[in-house]
Amino acid sequence: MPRAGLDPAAVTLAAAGLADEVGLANVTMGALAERLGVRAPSLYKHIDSQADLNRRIALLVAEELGDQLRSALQGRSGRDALAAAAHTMRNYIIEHPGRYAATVRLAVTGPDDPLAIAGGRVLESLAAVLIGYDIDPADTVHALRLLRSLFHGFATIQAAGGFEMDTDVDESFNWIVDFIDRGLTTKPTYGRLT
Amino acid sequence: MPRAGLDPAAVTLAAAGLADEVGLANVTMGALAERLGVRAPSLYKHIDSQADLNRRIALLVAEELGDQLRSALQGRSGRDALAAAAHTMRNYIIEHPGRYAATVRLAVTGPDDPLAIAGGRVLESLAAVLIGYDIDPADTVHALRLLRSLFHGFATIQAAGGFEMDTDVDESFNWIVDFIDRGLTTKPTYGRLT
DNA sequence: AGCTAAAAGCTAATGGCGTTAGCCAAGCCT
DNA sequence: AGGCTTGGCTAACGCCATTAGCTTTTAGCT
Repeated sequence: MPRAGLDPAAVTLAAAGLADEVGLANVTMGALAERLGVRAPSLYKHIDSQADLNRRIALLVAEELGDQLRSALQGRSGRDALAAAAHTMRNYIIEHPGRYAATVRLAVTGPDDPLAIAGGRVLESLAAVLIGYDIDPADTVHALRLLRSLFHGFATIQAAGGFEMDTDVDESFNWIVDFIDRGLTTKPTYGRLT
Repeated sequence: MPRAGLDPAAVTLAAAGLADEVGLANVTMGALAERLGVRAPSLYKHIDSQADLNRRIALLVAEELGDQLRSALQGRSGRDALAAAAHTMRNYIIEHPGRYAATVRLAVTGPDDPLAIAGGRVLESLAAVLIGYDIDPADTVHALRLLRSLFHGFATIQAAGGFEMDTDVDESFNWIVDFIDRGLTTKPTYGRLT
């Protein structure tokens, strides 16, 4: 029995890949072990539990998404940056639906949780998009939540096949990006109406 | 052994309630059976499988949400209708996070699938909101997808505790509703840019 | 009212999965 | 070389979904 040279990162990466292929729910310890040329119990030498594995996948996603967003936003601002961020997030989720699913329903344990930190970096990138649209600082949080909710919702619905196919989803996505851009641009003309 | 007087609807309702309390993932056949005063295998006299149960819960959600939306939208239009729809969906998801989770990752089998029909009625209600904002019919699908993605994304993130608590979530939600209302109102001034 | 047959419950059993315990080999550190 | 840590293995347990096959209730028919 030669050694397989595994470590937590390798196991996490393999699990993420498997999740993208067969869906997160089908990432069983047995299937993952088989893919790594190992028996299931051996995995516990590298991860604590399946919940721990999910957590690590989510962390991986936050890091990957954060990196891609930072790259895509280099030198862009305003509408350009918005479109780049939107497409980056959407492409990532479409290419990696399985691992992305690991980020849903996940509670951070505390402020020094690596997951909270990596997640914060993703949010920073989205916040950078907003800098290009001069927005009242008091409203930045709201706009950020708008972007996050919208991207997350759109991508998860599409990943689940929730849109009817009659009308092109890409077209809708571009329309939505336009819509948001227009709203953020013409925004300053208001003041707490509710 | 007296009979428990169960039927598929009662089982589905109990499962939905249990899901809201302990999370959909913890709705085990054993736990559900116990709540109904019955042994686990007896449930199979009413439902085909756990997948079938999930499907039935999702159908229940579509019906409940559809009903609530139709009620809330009675006699409202424009911004009023938008706000009513938004709050109705959000309140429902926050009150029933467990059963709502059953609607995610779910493929409809065909156009006569009851789930497709009930889901269609929910979308009709959202479409009714848009009537108040005269929108180019060609853009209705896009606006519909915007609303759906946004509400779904916001509610699921909040249900998962994904927002930091520093700033009030209700305030953000109202800000977002305002934002969308403004965008839909001032919309007609454009023409296919992408 | 009595009979029958479907429906609804039960126990027992199977197979899969996550996880733990305990054992053995591999390979680094001196 | 020799020992200790590390990473692998097998065996075993418990939980869960599901199936098989039995028994009892109950509704419907005559």
